[in-house]
Amino acid sequence: MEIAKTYEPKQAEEKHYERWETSGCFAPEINQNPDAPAFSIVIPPPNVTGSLHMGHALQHTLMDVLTRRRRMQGFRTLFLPGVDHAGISTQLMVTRELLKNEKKTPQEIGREAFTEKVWAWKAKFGGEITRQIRREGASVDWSREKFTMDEGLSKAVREVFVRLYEEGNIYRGKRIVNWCPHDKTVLSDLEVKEEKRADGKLYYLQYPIVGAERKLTVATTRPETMLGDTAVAVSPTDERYQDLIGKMIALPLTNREIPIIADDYVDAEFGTGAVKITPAHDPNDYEMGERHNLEQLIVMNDDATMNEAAGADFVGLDRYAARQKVVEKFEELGLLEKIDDYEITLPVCERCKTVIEPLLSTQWFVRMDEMRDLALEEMREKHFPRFFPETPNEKVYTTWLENLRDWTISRQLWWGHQIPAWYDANGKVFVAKSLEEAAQQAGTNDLTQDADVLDTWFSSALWAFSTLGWTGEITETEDLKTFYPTDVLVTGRDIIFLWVSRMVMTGLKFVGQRPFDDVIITGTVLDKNGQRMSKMKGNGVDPLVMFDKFGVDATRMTLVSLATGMDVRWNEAQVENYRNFANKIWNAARFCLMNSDGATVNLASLKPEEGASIADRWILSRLNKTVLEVNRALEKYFFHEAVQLLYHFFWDDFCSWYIELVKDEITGGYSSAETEVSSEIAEAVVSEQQAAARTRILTILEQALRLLHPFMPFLTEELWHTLPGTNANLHNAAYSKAAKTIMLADFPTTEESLIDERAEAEMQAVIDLIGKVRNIRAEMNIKPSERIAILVAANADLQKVFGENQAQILKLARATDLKLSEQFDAPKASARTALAGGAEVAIPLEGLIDFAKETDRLEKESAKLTNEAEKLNAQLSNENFVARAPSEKVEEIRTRVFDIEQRTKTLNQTLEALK
RNA sequence: GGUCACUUAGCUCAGUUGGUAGAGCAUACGCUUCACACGCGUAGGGUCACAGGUUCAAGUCCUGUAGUGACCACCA
Repeated sequence: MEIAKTYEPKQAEEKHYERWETSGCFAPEINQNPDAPAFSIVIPPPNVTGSLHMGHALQHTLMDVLTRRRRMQGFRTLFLPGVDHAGISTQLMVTRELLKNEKKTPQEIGREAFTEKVWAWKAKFGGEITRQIRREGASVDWSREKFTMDEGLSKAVREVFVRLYEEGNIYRGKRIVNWCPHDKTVLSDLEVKEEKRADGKLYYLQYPIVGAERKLTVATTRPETMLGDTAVAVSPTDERYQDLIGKMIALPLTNREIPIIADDYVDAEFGTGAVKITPAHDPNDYEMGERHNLEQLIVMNDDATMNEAAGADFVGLDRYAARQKVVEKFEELGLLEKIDDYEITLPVCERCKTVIEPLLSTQWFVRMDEMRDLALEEMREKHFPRFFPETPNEKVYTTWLENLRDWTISRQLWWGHQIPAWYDANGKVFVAKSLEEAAQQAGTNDLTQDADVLDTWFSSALWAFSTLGWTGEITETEDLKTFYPTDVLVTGRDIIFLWVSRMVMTGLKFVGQRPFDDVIITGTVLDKNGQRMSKMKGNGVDPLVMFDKFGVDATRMTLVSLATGMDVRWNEAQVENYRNFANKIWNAARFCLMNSDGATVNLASLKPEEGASIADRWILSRLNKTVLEVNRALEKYFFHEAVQLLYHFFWDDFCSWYIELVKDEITGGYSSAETEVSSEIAEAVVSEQQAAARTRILTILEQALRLLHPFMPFLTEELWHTLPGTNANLHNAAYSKAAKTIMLADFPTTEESLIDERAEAEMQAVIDLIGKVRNIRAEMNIKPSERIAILVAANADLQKVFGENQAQILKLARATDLKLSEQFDAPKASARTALAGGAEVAIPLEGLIDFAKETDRLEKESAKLTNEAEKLNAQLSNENFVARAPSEKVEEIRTRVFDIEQRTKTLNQTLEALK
């Protein structure tokens, strides 16, 4: 059988995903074992407006690696996909479209028509992200795909809302909130980001005191808010102002008089020590207003223009225009003391970057105390969730919970879960799961539903159980029973607060069980300059471009190799490297297939027969050790380590050494003169021994493909199907009835008895010998075509090892003759070097050797050894070391010193002989 | 202001009970060696940011300094 010379990923990617999906391989129902343990992961639902970025690709790949491995191990596996309705993003996007296409605003077409447009938009474009997830190879169960606004999930939302309300944990109240004047909605603290502005100003305004000549100067960064001032505060201990406390101020530009109050909040050291108080437009002022019973005067509209309360001169002005006008007027009045430059950090809307206006407003809130305590207790007592990496994430999570404040959940949007609260004609509120129930409570049908919708994260908070069928009415489903709690959550640092903590809290409260066991927090993929990738900067690397350029599998391997939890810079050279690795695998398979006549994958060949060669025992030992370590690494979520192990095993152990060692045996060992012999003739003479060797290498390759499959699903599937003897019998027992696919093959387990340290040491000696000879060849500029003789002096054990591998040594060192003996008498014109175990190798180079060069080479090597020996001897001559270090450590050092001394002695003798 | 992380070969990064510093890329030299030039062979390259400390032994533990970055809080 012959396959192409280079792996072309595209074709395999298209062909296999569709087959996997349509044949039900992703659904847990494929598992026929009623006693199978369950494994489940819910995908963090990407925004319906989103398109795939590197962060997704990284997280999805990690989840898929875990899922595919568990599936192969026979777990009943569910990797559940879904999409988030993403309230603000989606509404903004559709609003923009509407304006562009129909020149209309949402208000003009009305709520109902608008939400219909959004659903239409979703139907048309919302599938983009799910198509991209398919492209990644993610083995998610599409038959269970969920959307946060599905009926079931919406029911869960209403149920949770009503229950929290009935318990008094949801309330409606007037608070200072973060208001985005552009999106015209309230935002939670987590949706507000900060922006440093160097060009800020601090304005010093003089306020005249009633009945006195004296003026009190206040400093502010937002002069326009003075129109809403209802007091000025000073520190109660500030001696400068003692006599003013209780006096009134004639507030300029208004005809109001406001009191001077004393409050501990005020820092006498900052600014002038006097603070203007605007309870309706500043959170701290609001608190102070509450303490002192101050009037709350709202002077702005929801678009940050000034309202009537600001006065006739200002009404209708934008906040910044109003600011300028206030400053001008103060200047006219001679009340502007000064303006200082001041670096300021402003709160901005996470989405539109508009400066947030703190605003007194009536909103819905969740009181988090009870759920917060549930989560903290779970951490204290059961150390859950377990974060990977634990530092700093566990502490970040715990500290945040400890300082948790009420959650603003209402949003002034149309796209989302409308708040299940209705008002009668008198404005009395009825919270219920439906209009009917509200009407029953109210005793009238004349009800109006609250216009607001819930924060997108409210429904996301229920994701771990709402997606498994929990609606509040239905609290037990097969899926919940089987798959809840889920096993592991994989997500980014930025949503520990927004999502992880909230899922924990709602899971504990409403299901009475944690939503997942482990939380893997991935690092951020940065651009090559260490900058965050972002749409605005345009420095993002599109995973789909990588898929096209290097293949999905190569991209996945790159991502997994980066998954240490640290932030990492994207480096395309790495993807290229794994593309090359994919091609290496392809070609190793190609070699095995070209020589597969008379052979078939056969698991029995994974146990060495009586008298098996060192190379065979060695590769089986390496395979079993690799399986052991890969499994260990994945249990600890050390993804990068698993990749390293597999890369090393496949490229170095399997390709560089094993294939080369057994090549002649596999191919029949025809010499170059016989190259023209047609393959048919070669086939005809496959001996039993050769067939066994071919079967063995084929089977080892097959095991390697299984190990690699969770990481490189497409390549491994493509190759697996070409191997003779692969069939559904290789599946895990749970999938014996399913159609042949590597994704259901049993994931390799370790046969510990096959880890053969002796074979590994013996093979290492052979590898070292070949390496030393190759080194001499290169250093002495011996042409590859030049054949040489090798003399080896070694003890009987080593002689036996070298003897058994004579043919391989000759071939790989390009030699014609290998002479083994206890001692040798090499000609003077030889290049020599010492091997481990007191052995020595010599290569007679009559007429080829450059004595000066050889002396130079040996001296360099001798110096290296001397240096090493000195370090070790220094340790041994330290009494404390010998006395206190573990004896096996001391012994180890002694052995090493002995070996080095032997080699040095040999080298020096050689050097002497050269003189 | 608080908390935390990072600083290892030219580059990107590994290095988890403290015990001979690793990989890939890049570089140099040599190879049409019958799976693969997306390849093969060989080589060079690191006082593990700096300063102290603990220890027989420190890239690894502790303290401090410098630089970089993240998050939280505040910012009249």
